[in-house]
Amino acid sequence: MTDDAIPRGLGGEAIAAAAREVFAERGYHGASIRDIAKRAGLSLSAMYYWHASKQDLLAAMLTAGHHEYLEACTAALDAAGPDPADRLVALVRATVSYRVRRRVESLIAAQEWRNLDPVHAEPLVASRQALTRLWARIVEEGVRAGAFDCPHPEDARRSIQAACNAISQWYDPAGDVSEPELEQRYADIALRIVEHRGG
Amino acid sequence: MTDDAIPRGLGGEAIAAAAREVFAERGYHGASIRDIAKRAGLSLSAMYYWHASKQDLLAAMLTAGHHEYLEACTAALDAAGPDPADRLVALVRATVSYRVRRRVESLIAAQEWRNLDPVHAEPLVASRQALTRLWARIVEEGVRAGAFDCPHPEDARRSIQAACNAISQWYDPAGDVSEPELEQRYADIALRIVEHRGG
Amino acid sequence: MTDDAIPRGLGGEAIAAAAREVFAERGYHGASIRDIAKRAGLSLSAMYYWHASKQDLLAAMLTAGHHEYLEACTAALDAAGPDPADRLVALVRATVSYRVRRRVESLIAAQEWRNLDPVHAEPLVASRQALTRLWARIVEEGVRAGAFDCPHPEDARRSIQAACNAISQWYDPAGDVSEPELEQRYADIALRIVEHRGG
Amino acid sequence: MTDDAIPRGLGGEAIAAAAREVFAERGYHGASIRDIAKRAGLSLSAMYYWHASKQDLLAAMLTAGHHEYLEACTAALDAAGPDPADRLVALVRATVSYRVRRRVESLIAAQEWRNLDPVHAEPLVASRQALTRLWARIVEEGVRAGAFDCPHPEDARRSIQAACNAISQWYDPAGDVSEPELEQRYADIALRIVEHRGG
DNA sequence: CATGAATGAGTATTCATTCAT
DNA sequence: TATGAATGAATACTCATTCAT
Repeated sequence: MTDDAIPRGLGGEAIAAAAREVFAERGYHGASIRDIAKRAGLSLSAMYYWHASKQDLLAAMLTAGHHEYLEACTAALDAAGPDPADRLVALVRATVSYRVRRRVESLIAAQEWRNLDPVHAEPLVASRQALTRLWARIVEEGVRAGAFDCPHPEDARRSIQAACNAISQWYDPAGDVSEPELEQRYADIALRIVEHRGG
Repeated sequence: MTDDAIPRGLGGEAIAAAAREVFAERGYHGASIRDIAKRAGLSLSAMYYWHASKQDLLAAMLTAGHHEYLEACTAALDAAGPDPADRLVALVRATVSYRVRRRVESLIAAQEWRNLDPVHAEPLVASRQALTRLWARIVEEGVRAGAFDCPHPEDARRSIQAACNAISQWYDPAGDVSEPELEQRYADIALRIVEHRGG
Repeated sequence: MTDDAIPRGLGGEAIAAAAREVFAERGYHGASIRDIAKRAGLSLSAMYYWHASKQDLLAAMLTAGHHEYLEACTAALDAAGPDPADRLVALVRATVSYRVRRRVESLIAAQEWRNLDPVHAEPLVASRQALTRLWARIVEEGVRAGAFDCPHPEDARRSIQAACNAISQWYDPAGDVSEPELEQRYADIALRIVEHRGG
Repeated sequence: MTDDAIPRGLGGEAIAAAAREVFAERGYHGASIRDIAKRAGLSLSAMYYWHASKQDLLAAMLTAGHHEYLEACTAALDAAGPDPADRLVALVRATVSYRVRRRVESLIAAQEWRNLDPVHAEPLVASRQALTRLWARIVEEGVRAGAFDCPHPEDARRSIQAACNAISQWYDPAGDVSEPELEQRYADIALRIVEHRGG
């Protein structure tokens, strides 16, 4: 009945959309399942057909979002060559793109992560750590290869990720910066942070 | 021979400390006033002697924290000379220092800000925006003076702040990076982000 | 072989009956929703399925009672002819009858009216005032027609209504005065108050 | 420390006045001792110097009011001669006068009587019943003496009292009916209710 | 006479969840 | 698939009252 991913079907989609909105507006604890059901145009009990619990609903959202981001990252890396700078830029672009495209999900993921109970969180935590190690390895390789002049790779990596992640907090889709332009800007910032010696 | 009862008249501080802990652990909505009172070693109603509401408690915390940070920033700027790079570094150091010294308050401020109702939030929002403009002006002046080679000052500023603010999420006081060393590292990162042409 | 559990779906009526009793015994503020739920044999939260709030519960009671009384009055007037004395007697009889039949509701209406918040009270106030004007018009017409010798019609009207309304305060259903007899007595009193010149 | 009557002295008077207002506005249960203290301009604890409990405060008010009314009634009867009509009129005038002069206290007495716990209520109940018997005896004597043509003396008495008591519900001190005029009107109404055969 | 600080029981209300249909 | 009805535990908050000073 409940699955890791958000279930497809009319009710399921409506619930997913409503949950996204309400979690974003009020946070996990501030959101009530009644509000979500009302927003979705369904009865309270219908919710429980699609999701076993409020936790399950949150977990489904975070899992779906995480997997989408993960795929975007691996696709970007597959398309990039072996050059560390290219690979770092690929990750930055994928991240910026996701933070812009999935602004709301990104904010929820950033804020409500800690409200996942261990059972639901565990599979995500592992995957997330793997992703972090991937970022770290790319920076380290760039340093080792002499492409980056970076005394503290771990802080550089953290700074780059923080800058990219923050985008969903302030980005205004109606603003005048296009998404590709934004990718370019943050790619440049990332390369400056690692002090890339461009060829 | 310490006494675990709260001495009469000191309830206010016990509550503030307890609230800090519990808000940090569970978030504003996840924290119950009962929990906070219990942690403070006081009765539920003692809470309401010191604070008119849960909102008021949160507002008091955020306000106190904000003012402390604000003062640290202005003190740092007063001590710095007129050079834009010096001023930017002063702000970065003050921020890193505060994020490390007041890790918990910083996390709460970052996460629970939105749970402040407008009445309590308004005075803080104004002060916060002023601070942001201060950061922005420093970066812009550096660019105008030719000290920073920075095509997108606004994104640079946002990246620097995001990197500094993220510190409270991962910093481990028991780790092996000293606070002054961390200040130095993030000052360097900031100067790289704005592409400072050092002397 | 009666079952003391409330059958599913009939909770609304059980609550209404319990509320009537408890409001009557302790007054609106003195009555706790817990008491009402317990008396109804339902859980506290079942109350909130049927009524949005304690206010709503009170408003529902007062509204239902008011409408029943209103209908009794209009029916009585429709049955009465055009003669002012007949019409006054019709209103008195309808009122006495209602005060006896719905003793408890009458007491609650008299005492708890002011505890209705404006939102709930407004629709009732209008209807109530219309009813008062109806009483007033009948007395005035009797005076104008020379049927009543009544120097201060407004005070007469108030006295009659006060006398009738007070019945629910002292009437004992187990006493030895029948309801029709009581109607007759108060009709006579009313006619004396307006100094009716019988034909 | 607490006495039957409202204590004299600055604090005591302020509390009595504040209690009168707040009880009138919100009813006994709806009024909080905090509100009363605030309105009186005193601290919460000062209240407890003057009155042992909220009950005591209510009891003091009701007792004081009752005694004042009682004295007005006996004074009026003493001044009246032996004629039943004169005596009835004396009681009506005393009652109307009191209901107008002490409008607020009258309303509180009418509504909050039942919130007195038995311990505080008992002495008042006895005195109150004596007063009711006094009214009843006067009407009965009038009937026996042939001065009143009154088939149901008990209902007549109840109607007269109800009419008089209701005055405090609608009387507007700023209105255009003077108090003596009102006394006259209700004396007339009372005499009509008992069908007095005037000389 | 009066206060500031504290309490424990109680308030209305909301919550996630379940059950019978 | 979906619902209307119900629940029990929890929530923020208020209450009358007390105590040390």
